[in-house]
This record gives sequence, C-alpha cells and structure tokens, in this order.
Amino acid sequence: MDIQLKRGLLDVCVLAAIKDGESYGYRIIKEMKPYLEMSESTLYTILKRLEGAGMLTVRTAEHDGRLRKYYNITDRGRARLAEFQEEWKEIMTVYRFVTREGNRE
Amino acid sequence: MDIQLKRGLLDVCVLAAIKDGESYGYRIIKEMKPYLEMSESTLYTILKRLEGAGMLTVRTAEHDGRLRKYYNITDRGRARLAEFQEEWKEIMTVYRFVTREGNRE
DNA sequence: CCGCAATACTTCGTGATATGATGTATTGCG
DNA sequence: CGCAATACATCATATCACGAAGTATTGCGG
Repeated sequence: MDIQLKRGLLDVCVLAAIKDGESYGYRIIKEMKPYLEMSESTLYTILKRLEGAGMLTVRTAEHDGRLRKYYNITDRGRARLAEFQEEWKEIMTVYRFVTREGNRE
Repeated sequence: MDIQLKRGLLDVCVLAAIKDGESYGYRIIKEMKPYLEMSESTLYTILKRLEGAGMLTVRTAEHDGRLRKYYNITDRGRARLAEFQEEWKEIMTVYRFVTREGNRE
C-alpha cells in the first residue's frame, strides 16, 4: 500500500489492536500483519508517540525470563478512536470526489 | 482532518480534479475546498511532484493578461487513479480491523 | 483614484514521521 | 552448535504538508 495512505491509519490501527485488552509490541505487529504491515522500528516509534500523547499506558513485566512491555489503552486513546470514526466520514466524501464520474465539460 | 490521513489522499485528489479536463492551480484549490482543504504552497508542490512523476503535463497560457499553468492528466496519472481503487480495498479491510467489535478476551 | 480583495503562482525553512540498518538478549528446536 | 523466533531500542535518512513571505495583475467599492 502507498506509504502516504498508511500514515494516517497506523496510529489508529495500533490503538485498535490494543482496545480489547493489553497487548505488546511483537504481538501487535503479528496481529496487524494481515491488514497492514509495518516494520518493528515503526511500531515502537508509534507506541512511544501514543504513550507520550497519553493514549496508552505501559507496564513492564517479565515473561519467560524476557522483559515485555504491556500496553493498555486510555480514555484519551478511546477518544482518538471515536474521533477517527468522525474523520472517516470526511474520508468517504473525499473518496466519492476522487471516484465520481466525470461531471465537467 | 488529521494531517497524516490527508497525506495519502492529496495526490489522488489533485489527479481526480484534473481527470475530467484541463485545470489550473487556483481552480483546483477552490474545487477541492469543500472536500479537502489544502494550502497553496501544498498544491503547487504536489502539482510539481505529479508532473515530475509523469502523471500530469503542463502548458502555460495567457488568460486575461495573466499567465496560467494548465494541467492535463496523462495515462500514467489515470493509472495512478486506478491503482488507488485497488488500494482502497486494502484501506477498507484496515478500516474494518479498526472498527471491529472486541473479539479478544 | 486609492486601497483592498481576488486571482495566480513561487520559494524557503521547519517539523513530523516511516523505515532500513544495526544492535542487544533470550528461548527452543533440529 | 547454529539459527529462527521472540522482544525491544536507536540512529540517520528521505519524504512531505504547511506557514510565511513574496511577485504581479484585475476589478470593485468608497
């Protein structure tokens, strides 16, 4: 998929991957893979950004001798998802503009 | 609308605004305004990019004593629009992933 | 006739950001 | 013993939308 098109979807995708319960980086990537591929460096950058924006909280816990960072969605994160629904309506009008049949000349 | 979400739409929007016949910068902005707002500097940057990618051709002509640059879409530009239709299908699967009802835990 | 909005396009600097490359460290399988 | 999978981090780079500022003309209201 076009890189530019992905950009606006990535953040909400990550939030959506967490909205049904705690998850962690490696799992999120695998879960999203069928829908939207992203590199690890991209995901961890996004997780940090979302955390900085107060949309996620993090806790570090040991799992099988390895450290894992578990992410939870916050109210602000859910608000972002709701906002996305609104934005989607605008996206659809843009889509209709792009795919409309010629109506000039 | 979220800047990131716009990014992937801008190029195709400009192509779509031209696909039914020659147009020029100032007119494109006004035509797109109800659907997607963009600054002039953004538009002219995009027009140059699309021209460089061979998706548009330009001719300069005088109109009421002022110079105007008229843009026409090329086959490559139309191909980009067709490609967008394909990408849209992927976008929709991503949208469904984001808006799916909780199915974990 | 003066100023201002509209028309029309350009250039420059900035901030945001996706990604590849690279690194670290552990578990488990063949 | 080696390699894939798991799990996360950092850095440099390239792309790109945008505000600010500039240039230049037409036409209208006061």
